[in-house]
Amino acid sequence: MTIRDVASAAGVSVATVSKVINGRDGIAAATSARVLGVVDELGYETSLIASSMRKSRTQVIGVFVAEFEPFALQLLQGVSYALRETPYDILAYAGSVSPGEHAGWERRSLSRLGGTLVDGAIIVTPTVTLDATPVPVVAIDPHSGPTGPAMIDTDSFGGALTATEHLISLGHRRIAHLRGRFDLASAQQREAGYRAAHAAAGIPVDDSLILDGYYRASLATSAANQVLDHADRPTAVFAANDMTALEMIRVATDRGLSVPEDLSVVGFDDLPTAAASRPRLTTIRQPLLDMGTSAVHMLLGMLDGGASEHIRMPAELILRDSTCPPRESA
Amino acid sequence: MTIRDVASAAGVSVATVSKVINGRDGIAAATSARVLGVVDELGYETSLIASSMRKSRTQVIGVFVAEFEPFALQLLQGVSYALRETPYDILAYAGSVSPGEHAGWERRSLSRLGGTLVDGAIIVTPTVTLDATPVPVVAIDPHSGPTGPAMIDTDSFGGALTATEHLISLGHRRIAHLRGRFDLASAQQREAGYRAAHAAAGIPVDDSLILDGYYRASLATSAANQVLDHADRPTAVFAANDMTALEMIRVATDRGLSVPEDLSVVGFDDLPTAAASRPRLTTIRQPLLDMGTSAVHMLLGMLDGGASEHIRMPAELILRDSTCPPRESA
DNA sequence: CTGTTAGCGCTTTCAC
DNA sequence: GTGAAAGCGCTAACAG
Repeated sequence: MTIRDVASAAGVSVATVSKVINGRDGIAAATSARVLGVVDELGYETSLIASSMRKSRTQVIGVFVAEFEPFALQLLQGVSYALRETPYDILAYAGSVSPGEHAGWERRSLSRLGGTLVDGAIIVTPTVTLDATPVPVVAIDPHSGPTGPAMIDTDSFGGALTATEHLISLGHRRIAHLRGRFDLASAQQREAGYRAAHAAAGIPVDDSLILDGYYRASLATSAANQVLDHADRPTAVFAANDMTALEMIRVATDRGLSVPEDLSVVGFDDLPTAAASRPRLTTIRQPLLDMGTSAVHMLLGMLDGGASEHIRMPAELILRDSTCPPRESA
Repeated sequence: MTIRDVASAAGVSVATVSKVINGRDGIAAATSARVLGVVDELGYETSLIASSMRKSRTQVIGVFVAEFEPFALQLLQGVSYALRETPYDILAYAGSVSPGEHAGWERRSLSRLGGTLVDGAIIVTPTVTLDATPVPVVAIDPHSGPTGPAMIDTDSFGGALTATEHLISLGHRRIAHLRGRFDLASAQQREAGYRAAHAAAGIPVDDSLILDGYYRASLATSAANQVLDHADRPTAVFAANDMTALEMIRVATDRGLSVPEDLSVVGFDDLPTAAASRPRLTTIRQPLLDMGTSAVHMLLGMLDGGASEHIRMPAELILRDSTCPPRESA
């Protein structure tokens, strides 16, 4: 079912069909009607692929992610919501990453789909700087190096500061930190916030309490165990995101510890699961849906010739049930 | 940055570059190495679009949805998980639907991307029967008419039966039903289960208590109000999915009613938000992640020449806090 | 072993 | 008003 089938069925040339479909003028009303009739009858839809090779605008926005996990999915939901009333389609793409070439997946996706298939792209947690992209790009929660101006992130430093202060104000003195993905700015800012809170309270930071969770539950298991195996076990942990916070709780609970009585835990993100877990997770909320819609608005603006900007969203402490004063301070 | 840039930089023809990139043999080791060097240096990535027009296999699986909402997103997460260790990329696509042409969006997506860009597709809640698809397709929670054999759904009838029996066993006699999208088989089966539970208990069904929620919160608001405005107000409601159950609770709460004391509510799906809401929603659990991974396995099997099948997942009652015995039965 | 050629489905000059 | 032809970036015969 190609444009040629339609052309021959309507007794015209493919060029004419193309013009009719794209609403170009210079076509007799009768011809146009006839072609449209055939299109309808045959259920023909122009191939996005083929047309994208000739046209510059496709009316498709790309969302590139490393993987469809809860964090990216929340953003995607926000993007989808913002694009509902626009004529844009959404194409979300997760390129499989061969082991070893994790870094730079977004450049690969962009080269493979950008320039032709999508008019603009939103990239979630890019790992490298994209220079000279084929289409406008806005980055969400980007890597740590120099980045293009179009980006959206959260006040990770402030959020981490608040989270840690909360734990300190509860009376905790030995607080572990499950660090995030080293290559992302957000992870570094959260560690900095954690350290700043300690400094402000005059509590020395024990570096052996800072462990890598990489923002992923499966990679945080070992760090979670190390926290609990520590000779001088901490009474609280600030995890750099909810997934690793939840993993920390799971590991602790499996060992017969109770959260928050034996161990207070605070996360970061406020994913839907944070409020659904038992105990409900105290966390720092990032407005992920808003970040998705903001990214869309910025991108649409850029597509319209507007300037790119850096938007930083506020982070807010959501008090729930996974923190309490430490036992020994009673 | 095209294959021609690479070719001229390496001093060979584009055909040679193509062969090197695709690992075809019949290329001198030296040439191959030189080309690969240039590719690496230039950061060239072959355009998925262009190559998909010539190749039959693209190593991309498409997931077509009407919109990226929580239900589809859970499935997508399952799909992504199942595809992690495979060489397949995932392309999730939501075509914008002009008002009035909602039905058949999946046919449009499939024509626009299928056959060339994706090797196979998973379609979430398709609205029409797809015959003669260009690539293998598996449908999740399909429409009500005759459907292809490759599909995955949940035991909606059994789940609805269980949900309604739960309400009846609590002592409820006037139970409203917020029906789902009429065109989907699941919605009809849930209504049937609701009716069957009444029949089994010898309770007549009051048809004025069956209202349309269309599976969407925004479309269920009016039905939720009607439930509460009913002259003989029901003491419980079984909503066909979680989103509308949550909307029912919101509307009731806004009116000063308390759930479950004044109104018991049970949903269907068990989305992450179901456990996160206050009160936590009692609901029928559909294993959405599993459904996503099962769809992948079935599709991969079909791509391998395997047969398509119909998999029906079990539905399970998850007791939480949004149901209790009715006031008057105390 | 390598290059030339054709063509995937479509849109776009440019003739007629 | 309409069609023929070129070409988007790439791959697959087929020559050389």
